[in-house]
Order: sequence, then C-alpha cells, then structure tokens
Amino acid sequence: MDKLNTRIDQNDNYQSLTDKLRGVGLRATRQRLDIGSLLFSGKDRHVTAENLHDEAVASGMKISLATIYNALNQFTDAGLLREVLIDPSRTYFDTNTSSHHHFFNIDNGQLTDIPNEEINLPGLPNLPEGQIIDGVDILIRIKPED
Amino acid sequence: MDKLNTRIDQNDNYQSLTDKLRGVGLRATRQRLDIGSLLFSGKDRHVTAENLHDEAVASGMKISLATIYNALNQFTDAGLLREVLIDPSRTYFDTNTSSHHHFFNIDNGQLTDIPNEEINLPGLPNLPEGQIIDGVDILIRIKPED
DNA sequence: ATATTTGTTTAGAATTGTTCTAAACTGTTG
DNA sequence: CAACAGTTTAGAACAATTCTAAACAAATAT
Repeated sequence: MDKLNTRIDQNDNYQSLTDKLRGVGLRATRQRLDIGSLLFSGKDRHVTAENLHDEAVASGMKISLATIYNALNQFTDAGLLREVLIDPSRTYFDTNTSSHHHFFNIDNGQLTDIPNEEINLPGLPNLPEGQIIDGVDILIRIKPED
Repeated sequence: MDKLNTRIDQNDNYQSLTDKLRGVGLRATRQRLDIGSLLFSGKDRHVTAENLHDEAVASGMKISLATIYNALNQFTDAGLLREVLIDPSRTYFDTNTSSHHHFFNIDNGQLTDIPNEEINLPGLPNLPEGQIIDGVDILIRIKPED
C-alpha cells in the first residue's frame, strides 16, 4: 500500500510536469518526468549532470547518464533551466531562470543565488558598435574567513 | 640579415622576460620565453591553450601542447595570467591580471576587456555568514544587433 | 484498441580538453 | 664542467560530454 500511495502521489505531481513539458514541445516521458520531479519541486536548485544522475539513481529511478545530459540540454533550450558558468571543468544548471547572480564558494564548490535586489549594475558599459546585450553574469567567488 | 636582426631583437626582448620569469621563481627556458614573447608583448591578450599553441607553431616555435598547458598554468599560479570563466568547454587566460571584467561575443567567441572605469558594482550584496570575497567576475554576453 | 510513425532512451563508442607519466633534456649551482 | 633539480615531451590516461544506432515508448492514424 505504501507503494501504491507513492505511485498515486507521484502521478498527481507529474500532471503539472506533464503540462510543463508539453508546453515546451517535449514528450512527457517517464525519464523526463522523473528528472523534472527532482528539479522542479519547489526550491531552486543548482545541479550538474553527474550529481543529478547520482541523486536519481539513489532515489531508485532508472535512467542513464546520457539521458540526464539530453534532458538538461533540452530543458535549457526550452528555457526551463539556465546554464551557469562557474568552473571550466563542469557545467552547472540552475532551475531559477530569472535574471539573477551567484555566489560560488571556492572552498566547497557550493553555488547559491544572490537575491536579485541585493545586486545590480548601476550603469552598463558602452557596448562595442553594433552589439547588443544577450545577458549579464555576475559571479562572486567567496571563501571562508581567514 | 633579416634573420640575424630578428634574432638579436628577440634576444633583447627576452631579457626582460627572463627577469619576469625569474621574478616569479620560474626558470627562463626557451619554451617559456617563446610563449612569453607571444603573451607579454604590449597589448593585452585572451588565449586558450590550443590557440596559443597554433600561434606558436605558426611562428615557427618548437613547443608541445603539453608545455603550453604547463606554462599557462604556471604563469597563472604565479600571477602573470588570470583565468577567465566563459565557456565550460575551454579555459581562457587573460594577460590583464588587474581587476576588470569582460564582454563575450557569443556570436564569434571573442572575448574583450571592459574598461574598468566603465563598470562597477555600487554595493556588494550581503555575504553568507563567515565568508569573504575572493573575487568578482562580471561577464556581459553580447551579440550582433538583430 | 492496434498499427504506424516519430520521438526517446540507452549502452557503449567516440570526441575533446586537459593532466599525468616517465624518460630525455637543459638551466643553474658549486 | 659535473651534478642536480627543474623542464619538456610524446603518448597514455582521464573526465566531461556528445554521438551512434538499435531497442523502445508516446502520439497519431486506422
């Protein structure tokens, strides 16, 4: 019965996810729903393909790493996620797609959002001729005191 | 004679480079001097290991890609270069080590400095408890108008 | 409902940027 | 100029990511 309840609850949760996926033109496959349930359940998240895969496997989902990569890229193309530039050796994805910036703790690798009202550029610099802004990324690298 | 002159000029240039390298505790090897001559001859530069290697080979220098990687990393550790986060798929190094920020042209991959007086954060956000700032990176992604 | 079509998943191979290894080599020091 | 310590190199190794092509599942037409 526990199993059955979980099943039902999960299906309930997956309904809005199904809509979300269909809304951006993606089929609501089991794998995409599973990943979506990890990513879009309330709190904002910052993940890499590898750590999301570990998490999925740990929660008993059957999904390959290649599918995680596919899904993260498709979700990003669809505007459901945003890529964050932190570390040239791995790609981070952020479920918060609104304009905002990040703290990156160089000590433990943790990435956190900077509340949007806490930071802003007073004036943008003059852009090169004929160019327009595609986006602005501000990353504040932090570390433990002393 | 052309050849000879070039030779002499190069040796002249290499004297200050030799000092620069010794100054940060690195031996002034032929390879490091060659790389240094490409990097530190006036104008600021943004390079990747690969494109610097291509350039070195094109100018007739005999140097392996591994050495380019070694040198770029050692120069960075020594404070002669700075790493710039742009593209998770490759590492860019900047000869301008002073505090400044970048435009990244997403259309052609070109990276340029933002003159320092043209940008600044009016106030820094509140940092997480017990953390201090290690550095601030601002990247403005630009693209061609329409 | 069932068959057909088209999109998706997957294991494993391939690719790419970067680092490592260990042997040959070259600055530096005595 | 000998000896040592640091450096270079080719090639192997590695890690993150993408590709391939075969099996599979969702959508659509029957």
